[in-house]
Amino acid sequence: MTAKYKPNSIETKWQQYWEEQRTFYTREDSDAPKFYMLEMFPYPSGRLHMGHVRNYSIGDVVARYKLKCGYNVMHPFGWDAFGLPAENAAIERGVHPAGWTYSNIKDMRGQLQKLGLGYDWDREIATCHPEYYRWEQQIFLRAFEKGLVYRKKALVNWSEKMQTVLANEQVIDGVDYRYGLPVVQKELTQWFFKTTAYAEQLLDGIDNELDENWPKRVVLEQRSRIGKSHGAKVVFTLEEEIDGETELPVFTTRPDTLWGVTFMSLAAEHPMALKLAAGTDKDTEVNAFVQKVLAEDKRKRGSEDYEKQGVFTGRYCVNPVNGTRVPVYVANFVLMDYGTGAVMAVPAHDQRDFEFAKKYDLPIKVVIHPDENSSLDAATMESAYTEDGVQVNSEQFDGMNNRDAIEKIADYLAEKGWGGKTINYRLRDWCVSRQRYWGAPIPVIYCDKCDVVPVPEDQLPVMLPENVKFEAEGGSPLAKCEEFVHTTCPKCGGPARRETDTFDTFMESSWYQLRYASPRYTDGPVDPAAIEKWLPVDQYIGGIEHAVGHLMYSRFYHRLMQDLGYFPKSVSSEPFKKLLTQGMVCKETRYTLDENGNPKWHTDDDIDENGNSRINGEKVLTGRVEKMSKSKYNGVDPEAIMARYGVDSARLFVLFASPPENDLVWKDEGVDGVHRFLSRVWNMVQQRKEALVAAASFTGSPDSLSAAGKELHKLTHQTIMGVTGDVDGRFHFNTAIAKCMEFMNVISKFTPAAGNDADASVQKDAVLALVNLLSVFAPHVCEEMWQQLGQEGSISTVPWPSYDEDAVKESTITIAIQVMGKMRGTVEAPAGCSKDEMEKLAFAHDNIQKHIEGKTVRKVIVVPGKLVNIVAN
RNA sequence: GCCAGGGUGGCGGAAUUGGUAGACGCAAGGGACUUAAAAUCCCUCGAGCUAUUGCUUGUACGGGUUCGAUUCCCGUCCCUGGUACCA
Repeated sequence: MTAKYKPNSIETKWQQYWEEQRTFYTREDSDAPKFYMLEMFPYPSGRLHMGHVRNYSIGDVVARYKLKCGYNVMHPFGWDAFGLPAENAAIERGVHPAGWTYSNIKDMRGQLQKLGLGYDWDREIATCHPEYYRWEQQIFLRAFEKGLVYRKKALVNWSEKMQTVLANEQVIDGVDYRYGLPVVQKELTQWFFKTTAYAEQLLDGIDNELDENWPKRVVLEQRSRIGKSHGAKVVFTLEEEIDGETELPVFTTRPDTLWGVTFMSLAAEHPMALKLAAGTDKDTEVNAFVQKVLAEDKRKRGSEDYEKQGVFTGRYCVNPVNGTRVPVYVANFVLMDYGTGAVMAVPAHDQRDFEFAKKYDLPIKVVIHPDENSSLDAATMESAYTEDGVQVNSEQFDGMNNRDAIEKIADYLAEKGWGGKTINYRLRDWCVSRQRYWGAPIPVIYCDKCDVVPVPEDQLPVMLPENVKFEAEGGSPLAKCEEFVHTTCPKCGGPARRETDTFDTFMESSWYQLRYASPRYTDGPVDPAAIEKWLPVDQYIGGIEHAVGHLMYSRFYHRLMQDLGYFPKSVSSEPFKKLLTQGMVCKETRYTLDENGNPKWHTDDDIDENGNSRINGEKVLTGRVEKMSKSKYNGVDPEAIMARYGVDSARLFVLFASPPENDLVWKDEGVDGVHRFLSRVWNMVQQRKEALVAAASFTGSPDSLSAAGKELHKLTHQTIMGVTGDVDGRFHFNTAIAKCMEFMNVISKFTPAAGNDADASVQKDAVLALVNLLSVFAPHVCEEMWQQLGQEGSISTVPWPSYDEDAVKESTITIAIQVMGKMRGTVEAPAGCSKDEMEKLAFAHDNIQKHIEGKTVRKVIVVPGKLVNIVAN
């Protein structure tokens, strides 16, 4: 009788051991090559979910593997600790955000340690700590000095009821999430980073460094967010000077249609919209229209069924190329934050302009014909012609291919001083002001005399005051905190007010990967020497939901800090060298239907043994596989799984069930499966322990082995090769684990030939290799088995096994034989068998003879070591 | 609409360069052990024929290239994600 596999005590034992031995702490004195492994840090919600388990298990495999390969691994962990849930908890339960957050961190840290994840806890950071956010304030001020930060008015979602600004996700169909009352658009002066100044650099970074190493999808989304587009600026002149303005510039990608312009459309937010109408008989109408459009929320304006509307301003402008007078409209579909907020309208060649012209009965003028032989008639057109063609009605450009005309006309504009080629980006500047409490205060003071005054660096950090009240209504707690707001002006010493907005929490997550390199540095946000040593992150892992937001801001911030001189230009300009985006963890949903036919979701525990609901007695139905969520009740608590199967089984399952980038479907039976596998390995080790310990490692020639011994020897090396290939760079942990299972299946059937020491040695090497390979996936049980097998030290620091090139070679190969491309049999042949011999063996095969009988052999294709295909008819 | 990715057994998934489709696991069925059950072990497992060695068919669908296609090309359908008045 041997001891059963009982994971829990083994797991506690080795977690303690790793912590005592500081196994996964970075070695600062090491001269081994560095490897910086990072997973996206979590928001400390208080409880770990399966998505975390998956993300951090994947990262842990990579970190452990790299450590075993001899790298000096840095694998830090921290907390993205500012954010809205803490404030909600404060409002709902009266607990202070700080206390709530720190206690959540404590709980989650405990859970992570129970998962056996190898982190360097000395580097732990929490972004809500003043020693973290003080540097963020400094970076902001230095960027401000350099002109990379500025203030401007921007629209926010404003709730009258709550007297506060809401995030986009707190606004549902124009009403707030809490009371369901209307949310209006309000203009506030807010702080912005000039991310647009880095648009071209961010694109270059993708081209030069990320294209090959980041998932295609992410690269694509980043590119489209930057949205570079080549076009031309065209300056239209106003008929008369209005409020000091004489020009109305537009951006167009189609300067070839310039002669087809029949009107102009301005965004409702365009600074000239109201000014143009002032003094005309359209004044009231335009005012009303602009008011109406501005009141509509962003979501509605972006929706598909939003009706295109516009109104004439009563003014005209002049097309520089032909002096044509065109009416200026205000249109609700023109975006202020793309291009110049003004669009030259060419109804014949743009669908929106076409519909607009039809609706308001504006002229349509064709300037491109499909080709020389076909023409378009403005009077009978049913939609805009947006394809390529030949220029007409365009004076000296007539007859030219429009693609060429785009270039030529842009050059012509430049020559005449009417505009010229230009590049436009979709990327917008980053608004970092948030009207919230639980964030880093923006370090600025407003003085009646001196206007905007940055807080002097030696007065940082601007601490978040603790003594504030949290209420659902009545606005920002910071703005109501008198002792925070009232201050003196650093310039003139007079009374002044502090900025009460805090930073967007993307600010903290934009540079945490830099802070980890020197987490306790007190002379600045980062120690340049540490950055030079550790950056960039060699492997970054996280959710696809951050494909643009976080990853774009971090890339920007990295360059910004580099430009501000925080670390040298010799460091890569990209923070994350390689990126892996892991899929979601999903599970079947279970539900019953209520009297209205709406689903009511159930947890597995709500269901009795007959498949009925314990709540309402109804038959429970199985719904779609969906992302685990609280609302669908299909979540699985990691703690419960760990208690039932052990950590190693939980980890092994999430790694085995599907490749990391795919969504993973959670199945308890699947965990049973991997648990069974670990038990089989465990039992095998228990049963053969004495023989394994007694045997020596295999050193002799394979000739001394039994036939089965030879096979096992070969398979050992093949498995090492295969698993290494799967793990290294490819992250195909599912196939790596499958190979270990196959290996185990062979080992379990193997018995050393009686009296054959070489066989016993090969068995020992096989088991040691298996335990070593598996140790990156299921570390605790492997540590224990390693020790039981009489091995020195911790498997976590034992080198990853290597394989012998000669040992993996097959002595005989199976050759596939086809007739006319169809499989008709296989034959065994010695390795390195010549083409002629292969052909001979193929023809000697009974079944092959049957298939070629009475036919003429036209051709024989021989792929060495693989197959023979006989073409006969 | 546009862009991208995908579609392989009952299920999750393998097949790294065009060369034996379905590794490994789950589920299912059968058997051994047991008084019995659990656990464990062994066997079967794409579909259809067939007496067993065999044959036909099969990687969403329709074509093509090739001695040979899950893999390459063209077209169609469906799914998933991103994006959407971007001038």
